[in-house]
Amino acid sequence: MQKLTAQRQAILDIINRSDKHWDADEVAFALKEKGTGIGIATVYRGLAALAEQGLIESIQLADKKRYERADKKHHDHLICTLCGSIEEFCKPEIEKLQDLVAAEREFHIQGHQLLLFGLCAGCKAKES
Amino acid sequence: MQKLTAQRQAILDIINRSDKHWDADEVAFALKEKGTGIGIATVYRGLAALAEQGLIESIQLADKKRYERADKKHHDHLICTLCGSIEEFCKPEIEKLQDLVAAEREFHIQGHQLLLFGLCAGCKAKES
DNA sequence: ATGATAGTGATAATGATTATCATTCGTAAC
DNA sequence: GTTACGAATGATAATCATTATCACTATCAT
Ligand SMILES: [Mn+2]
Ligand SMILES: [Mn+2]
Ligand SMILES: [Zn+2]
Ligand SMILES: [Zn+2]
Repeated sequence: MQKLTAQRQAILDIINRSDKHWDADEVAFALKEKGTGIGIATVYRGLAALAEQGLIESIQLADKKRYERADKKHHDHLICTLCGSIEEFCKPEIEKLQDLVAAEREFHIQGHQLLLFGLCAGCKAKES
Repeated sequence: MQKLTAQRQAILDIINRSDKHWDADEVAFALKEKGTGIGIATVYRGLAALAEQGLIESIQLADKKRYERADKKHHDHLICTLCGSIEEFCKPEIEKLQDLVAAEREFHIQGHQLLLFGLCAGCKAKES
C-alpha cells in the first residue's frame, strides 16, 4: 500500500537522471530548482519509501544517508576522505567470501556494506 | 600533545576490561556506577582522543559510534538486525582483495569498514 | 610565581532525521 | 455524484548523537 505519488515520482526522476549519490537536502534543492518544490519531510519519506520498494538504493555514510539509482548491478564504494568523491567497484569474490563467513557462523545474511576510505587518484596526485 | 589524563585513563580502563562495543552513553553510565562520574562532553572528547592515539578502536554504525579494545587483531563485524548483537570475524583474503581493488584504481587506501547485516544464529533459530 | 597549553564540565548549538497533526488526495463503496 | 477511509503531504516541533562555547582548572616548563 505504498503509493507512487507525483512527489515520489519527481524524486525518482531526479535520482534516475544521474549517477550521483544524493542526500535528502540535495534532492529537495534540485526539486526546488525545477519549480517542483516538495516539503522536506515528504522528501525524507519519499526516499525511504522508494528505497523500501527497491526503486532506489541507499548507502549509509557516517553522517547521513545517500541514495542512488537502482538500475545498476550491485557494487560497493570507495570514498575519498579529502574531496568526498564516491567511486564504485564490484568484486564478486569479496561477496562470496562474505557469504562464506556468514555460513560458517550460521548467520543469516541480509545485506552488507563495504566502504573503502582513502585518497582518490586525483587527490593523491595533489598530495605532492 | 594529547594527554592521557585521569579521566581518559578511566575511560580506557572501562573499555579494556571487556569485549563490548561501547557507545559514549554506556561509557558515561559505567563510570557513574563506579563513582568516577565524568562530564558527557569529556567522555566524547576522551573517546575521540583515545581512538586517535590508537588506544581504542572505533566502528561507525548507522546511528552512532562504538568503541572497543584495540589489543585484538583487525576484524570486521556481523550485526544482528534483530537483537543488535555484534560478532567479529577476520578474513584476510577479503582485505587482500580490497587492496587489489584500490590498487587497480590508484586509490590510496587508508581504512575500510565492512559490516554484514542479518540474523545471528540465536535469532535465526527463534524465527521458526 | 608566571605563562603557555591542554583538559574539564555544564550547557547551548548543530544537523540529520523522525514525529505530530491538521489538511488533502485517491479510490472504492454506496 | 457523494461518502468514507487509508495514505500522503507539508509545516513545524521534537529527538538524539555529537560538537561548540566558555569559564575555569590542572600540568608543566621557564
Ligand atoms: Mn553507488
Ligand atoms: Mn569488534
Ligand atoms: Zn579525492
Ligand atoms: Zn540476534
